[in-house]
Amino acid sequence: MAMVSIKDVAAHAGVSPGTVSNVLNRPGKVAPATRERVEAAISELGFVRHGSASTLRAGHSRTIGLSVIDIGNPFFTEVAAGVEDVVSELGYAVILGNSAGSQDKEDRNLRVLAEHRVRGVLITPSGEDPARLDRLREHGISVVLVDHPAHRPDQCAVAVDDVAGGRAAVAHLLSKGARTVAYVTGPLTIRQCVERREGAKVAMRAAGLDPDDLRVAEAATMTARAGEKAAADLIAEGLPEAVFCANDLLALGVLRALLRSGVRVPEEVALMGYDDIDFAAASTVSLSSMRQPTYQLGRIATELLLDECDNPDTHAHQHIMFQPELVARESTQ
Amino acid sequence: MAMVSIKDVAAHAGVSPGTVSNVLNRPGKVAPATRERVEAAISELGFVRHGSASTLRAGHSRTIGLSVIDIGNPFFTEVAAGVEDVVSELGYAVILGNSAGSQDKEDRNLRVLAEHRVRGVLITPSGEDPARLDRLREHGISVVLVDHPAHRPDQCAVAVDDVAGGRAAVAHLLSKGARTVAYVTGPLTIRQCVERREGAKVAMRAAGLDPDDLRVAEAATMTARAGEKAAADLIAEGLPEAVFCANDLLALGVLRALLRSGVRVPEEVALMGYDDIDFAAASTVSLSSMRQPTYQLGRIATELLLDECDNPDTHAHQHIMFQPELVARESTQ
DNA sequence: CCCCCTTATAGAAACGTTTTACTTCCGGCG
DNA sequence: CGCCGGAAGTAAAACGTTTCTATAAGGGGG
Repeated sequence: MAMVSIKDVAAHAGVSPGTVSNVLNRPGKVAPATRERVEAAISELGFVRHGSASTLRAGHSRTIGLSVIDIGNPFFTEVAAGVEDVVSELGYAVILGNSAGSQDKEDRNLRVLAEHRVRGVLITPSGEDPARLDRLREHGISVVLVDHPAHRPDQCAVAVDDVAGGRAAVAHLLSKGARTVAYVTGPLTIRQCVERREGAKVAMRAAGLDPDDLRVAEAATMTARAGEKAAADLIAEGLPEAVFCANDLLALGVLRALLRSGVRVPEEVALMGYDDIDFAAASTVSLSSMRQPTYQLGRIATELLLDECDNPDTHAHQHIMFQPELVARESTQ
Repeated sequence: MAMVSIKDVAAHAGVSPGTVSNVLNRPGKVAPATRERVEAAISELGFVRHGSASTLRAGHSRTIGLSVIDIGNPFFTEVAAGVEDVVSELGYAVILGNSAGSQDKEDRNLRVLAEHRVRGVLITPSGEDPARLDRLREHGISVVLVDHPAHRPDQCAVAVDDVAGGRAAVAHLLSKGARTVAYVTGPLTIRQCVERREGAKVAMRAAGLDPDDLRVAEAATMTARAGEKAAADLIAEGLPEAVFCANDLLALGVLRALLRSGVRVPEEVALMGYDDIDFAAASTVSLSSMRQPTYQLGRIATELLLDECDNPDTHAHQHIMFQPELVARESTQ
């Protein structure tokens, strides 16, 4: 409970508090001899700068917010790893928010971030309401969208083309001979789910099929458990020749349920996931999937955010769109 | 950039700033009519409390730190989910730190947490140096150990018995007929790795084998990739009849490498992981593992931490030790 | 030798909230 | 009828930094 403040350091080093602050923030501005004396005092007394006082006075914090849809999904974990790597060298802190797909929870998290006056926010939004993000911007908090295209021009966003991904995935399934395809998706409030479905329909149309024949099974969450349940429904209603899942977690659940019911994959049903998480390659029947530059998503978004915060004048907003990549494995042999 | 402060709210509602603060923090203390007027002003002006100012004056923040060894490991993700669930209802923020097994990085993260004057810290320490944590305590920051036994009596800790887990795992392998066992582990600076090894040796001794015959392969990280590499080494040096891995990520890597080399699991080599992450059940050959109450670990640790912060006088420090549970699957049939 | 300019440091105000001590107002009790 | 006590609200100080302005010291040129 020492609570040693900048004043104590100043007294101990025989300088003024202002000089200590300069040592901390603009070391170049202070004479080497003085600086050393101050630094000695700092470590002798075990001084740790009070971040809140600093934030209050300086008007900005050394903290960013990261709001994701599901921290249990390795996709977002890898994004977070990218964020962490960029941020930790700078002594920034990351406040993590998990919206769990709920807009209410996301709102609560954003409010917490606003109270903390974070420097900026990286967010994969749960829904399609840009207004809530604009509120943050009104408070002077920069926002960069992750895995989501920009809502507006004066905003950075790093995304992956989900329509193209959905199209490639289903085109691949169709190329393997499937004519009936089911799409197992998470909540259709989630943009990614909607766009991958649109991509799927594009592929069907291109193959001369009726896009409306795409059977859509909407799961409540994007988890393996929900995938199992969705697969049970599919089995009950009659299996299609191919199943495209909105992410790998769903796909792993579907795979488990199918195999448990004695359905052979890919012989009877071909299966595609999305995200290409590490575990996709390791599953019972290795899973074909759409690979995304996940870690890069986190890294680049963070770099854009920090640039926007540090150089508000010269910063050029960017809309980056990656293309996903098909990874074919056993589940679509 | 509105920056509406408590003063603006006070002026707008025709009260003093102190009263607004009371509405915010002790709503019972202010007359209903006044309260309503203030609340109206708050929402009309879009006021958001400045957390740093609050922290500075009040002397404590509404933030906790969470420091884990590897955010990419689903084990820790699930712990984090438990933490998040407890904390988010209270409007607390979680600052996430990923030590990636490096003590330096952990130190940096702890420093950031200290600067932020977090209310408390949940940590799965990377190494065995209690001093760094004592430094936090000197700053009035409570620390609860997660997945680690207490360093000292006046401290909360929530752990799982790793010696028992290692013993049970290897006993299970031996019960399936294996006589030669390899232990694929992460860095032996990590306590869990050491204790699971000790448990493994106990099991060997109990089975009448020489504990020193346990072949130990130490990987640099606890990831699937490192597991693949370790398996390659094992193959080169001659395979044991059973492999016990310090966690499921390593085990999945080992499994992948073995299968790719044409080694049959479990016929030629039996394999056990640890943690029972979701993906263990879904892997090519489903993975036997040691299940831990992961989500509960996070929940309970958080509850202990908050109790310690909120009721420093009545709080009773607890050392909770769970027992892991063997889950046998195909990899040890 | 003096003056001015540069550089280094000191001093003080300000950031937005919480909290303590104090005032005011009422109703009830002695 | 006066006083006391509680309720409701106010005013002002304080939290630990940062940053602005001003001052002091030192050095070089006239």
